[in-house]
Amino acid sequence: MASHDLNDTAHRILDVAEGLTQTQGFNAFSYKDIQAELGIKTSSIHYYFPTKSDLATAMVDRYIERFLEALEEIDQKHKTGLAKLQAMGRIFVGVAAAQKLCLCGMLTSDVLSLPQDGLNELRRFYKETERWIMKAITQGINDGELKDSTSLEDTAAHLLAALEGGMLVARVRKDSGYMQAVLDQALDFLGK
Amino acid sequence: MASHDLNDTAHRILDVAEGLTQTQGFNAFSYKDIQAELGIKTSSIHYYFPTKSDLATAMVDRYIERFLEALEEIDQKHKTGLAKLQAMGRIFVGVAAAQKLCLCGMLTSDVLSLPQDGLNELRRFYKETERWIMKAITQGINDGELKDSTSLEDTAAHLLAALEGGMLVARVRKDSGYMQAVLDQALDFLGK
DNA sequence: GTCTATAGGCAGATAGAC
DNA sequence: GTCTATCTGCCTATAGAC
Repeated sequence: MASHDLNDTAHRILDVAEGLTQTQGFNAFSYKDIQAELGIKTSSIHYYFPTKSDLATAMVDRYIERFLEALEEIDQKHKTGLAKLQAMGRIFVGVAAAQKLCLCGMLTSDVLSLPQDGLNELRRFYKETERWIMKAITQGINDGELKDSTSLEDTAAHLLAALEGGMLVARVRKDSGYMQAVLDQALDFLGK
Repeated sequence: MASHDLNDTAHRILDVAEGLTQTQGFNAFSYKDIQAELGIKTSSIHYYFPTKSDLATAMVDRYIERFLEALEEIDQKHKTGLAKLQAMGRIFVGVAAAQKLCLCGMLTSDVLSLPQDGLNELRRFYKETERWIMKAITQGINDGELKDSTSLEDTAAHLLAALEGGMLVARVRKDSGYMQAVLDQALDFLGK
């Protein structure tokens, strides 16, 4: 079920669920929390998402869809590889500033309580994002902005790991500049 | 309460709780799970750790204590800064290989359901570990192995973020070489 | 589609016997 | 210290009226 099949109420439910997952974790909130925030009864939520697994799947689907769209927009808006990476980094800095975690990063903690499909979705998120990063780095190298990489794949894996980990640590540090510093450092390593 | 005040049973409880937290998350297991694995009734567990918050605190305390001890041992066993960083990295590669997360990384997801003390403990873990990394990098620079850093603090923050994030992504990737690749890449950036 | 009411189970936690 | 028994409350989920 793609996210454009969902109606307004379903989207609002996912909005709240997404926020709660990113701040508290998927196992840490209940349908009652959504009820409280949205003013719609838990039984009505079950009407849209019969089980919490269904909710998880729909939530991740929509998140990944939107994230990959955002990356496409970056591709169109920014010219150079470095500018693209910086724009992507800004997304993560924003998430950290909101005291949140990447939805997929958070779900990775809860992964064992998710349906099998959920694991595949998360894997897809990391794969696709790394692929996009590899493309951007390649372009940066061709642009002459970034230095040649011995292993493009490892370099991309490393950048993503640093961003995911940065958001994690930032939550505890509560230091508003921390995530930006991690990003700058990671991109600095890629420069000439 | 330092961990040397705990008796055998308490330690065995913490062993199980630690494993469950690192694989499933703190909110995802119950006293009943410990009972199942240890053959001791939940009420007896409450005897040692009256509330789950108490359990969390004791668990993190012991984990940090042991981790910092391991870093001290590394300091004694290894001579150069780079060798020390590699030895520390091996700890994290081992955790990832066991399909686990760093205990503190995992708890950082659940941080809002922890007692306030827990947050301070996690902050201490990151601070101390970064401090140790900074020392090792400084030594590596003096040894002539590592290149000079514009900001020692940011470089250390970045390395720790990459390691924490690497373990996160590795859980989903289930690629045994992934974590090692992230580590190698991160250390490569520090080299000359 | 949204509601009220409720089932059935498991969570954290406590009392008190041994 | 470890046990049995039990409390209270919250969770996911369903039935059925409107």
